[in-house]
Amino acid sequence: MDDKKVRVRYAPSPTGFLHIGNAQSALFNYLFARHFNGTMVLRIEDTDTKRNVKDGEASQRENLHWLGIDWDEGPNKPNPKYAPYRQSERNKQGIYHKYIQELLDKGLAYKDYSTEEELAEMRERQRANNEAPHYDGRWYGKSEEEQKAAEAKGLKPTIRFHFPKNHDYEWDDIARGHVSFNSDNLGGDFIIEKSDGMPTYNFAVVVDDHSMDITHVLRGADHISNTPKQIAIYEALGWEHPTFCHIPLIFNPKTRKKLSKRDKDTLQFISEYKKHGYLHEAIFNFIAFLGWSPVGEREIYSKDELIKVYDPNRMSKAPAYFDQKKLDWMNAQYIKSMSVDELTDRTMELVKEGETEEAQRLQSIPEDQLKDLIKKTIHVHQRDVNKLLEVIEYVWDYYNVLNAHFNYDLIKDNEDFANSDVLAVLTGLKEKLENGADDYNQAIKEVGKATGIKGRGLYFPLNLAFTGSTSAPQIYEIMDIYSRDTDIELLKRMIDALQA
RNA sequence: GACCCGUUAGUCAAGUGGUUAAGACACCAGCCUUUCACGCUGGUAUCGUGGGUUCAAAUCCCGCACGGGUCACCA
Repeated sequence: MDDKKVRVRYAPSPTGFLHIGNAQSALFNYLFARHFNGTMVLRIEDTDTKRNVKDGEASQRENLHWLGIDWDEGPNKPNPKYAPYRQSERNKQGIYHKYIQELLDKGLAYKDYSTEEELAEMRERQRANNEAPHYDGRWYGKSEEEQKAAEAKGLKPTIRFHFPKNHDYEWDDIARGHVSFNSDNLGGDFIIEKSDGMPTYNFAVVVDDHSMDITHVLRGADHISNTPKQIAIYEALGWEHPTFCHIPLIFNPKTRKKLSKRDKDTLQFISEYKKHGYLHEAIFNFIAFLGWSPVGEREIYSKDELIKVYDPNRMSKAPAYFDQKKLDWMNAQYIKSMSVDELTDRTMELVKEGETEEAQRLQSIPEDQLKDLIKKTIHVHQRDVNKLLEVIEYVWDYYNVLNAHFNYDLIKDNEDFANSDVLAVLTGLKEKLENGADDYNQAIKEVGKATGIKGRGLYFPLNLAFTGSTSAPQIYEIMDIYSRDTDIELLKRMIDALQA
């Protein structure tokens, strides 16, 4: 790509947990780094002290790890040349302040003593006049006396970057092509240091990306309009900016807007997918196809294959709508291709973690029995289940089958089935079981032959007897999940109910 | 309101001037199966719209419409 060694970064702010959008951004940076044999950096952008959440960073790391995304440098893997990796720590070291001072000295930045109320009022007035909200530069070029006077009132200044007039900021975006903004349309001089002494995002990223030798910045398209501001800083400091790549946003198909943490109808967080029993391989694969696609028709790719075929020039521009059904399909594909033993282990793990009610209630089952039950259940349901949580639900149903209440009226009131036929099937099978038949499949077939009942007439009653539902997978395999006594008991119950 | 950006089927999408406009999800139909599911086969688009340019346009240009992103002492 470049003669320089590729260095990319994923830089979350720990104000929330890893959601789909974060994951997408992390994933493309990861693919980029691995494809070009570069370095992946994890940087924590925690300059918003008010909004940081306690476990935000830990959650980000944990879920990234689960997804199969790792990094070469970060808070836990510091490279002395670039550490530290948290902006709060970098700020303490004066990294940002040094450059703020430089801009101040060059007259490219200035102090602003406006209060938040004044600024809010200004914006409100502009809105009322149908103007674009912007900072009007009221503190630009003020004298030292005026600053001192404000200081005497106890006001703490912010520091703003001063835009040159009518200056174009442009760049060639890997995903978007050539993009250009004029300095007059950027909302006026913007804050680079808050009154609490913390740098703002648009300033800190520039300093960090530069001082960490980041060569390529891959981030969400919502950052496009931040980019000219950042380029302005690069120029002011005499630095070269990295290559940008703005990844298409992920949209909620319901709201037709950027996926928001507040959208309740879509699972937002990677941790939710994990606890519902989505496989990390499937999530990785799926997210990689949100905003990008390889040449050809294939859609199922392992992580290593994706690293190999990843081509940043194939990033799309249009936003991607999040399609839950397609994810479910993809997850099902992965489930079908995985061994029963592997799936059993993963399901056991889900139960142990107990992140859902369904998983928790299985914890009361002795481990050996549980494992056996899970294995048998997967054997039956591997072909029709989308996620492991469904397996967990089935396991519970099968475990509790004798306590469950089945609605036999489903067949009693159904005109398609003669009561006498149903009874013939049930009693026929019951007798076979009592006489020691072990091949359940064979036994069912024999009952069919003996009674002359076939198809739905044969299986519908059995499905109902053993699962309480009229459609079920291979019924002889489900019979095998239960003990023979349970099987007989279930048949007997239904017979009694129909005769009553 | 201003500035940027996007627009191929319900969804993800391939496609870079000449294709029968790939493929996948979902949906529908059929086949397989003594049920269900899996699987298999088939079906569904005048490429937002109006104008250009060209022998030829989904592909290039312009207008319009629609959609989105951003305009914070959030990142």
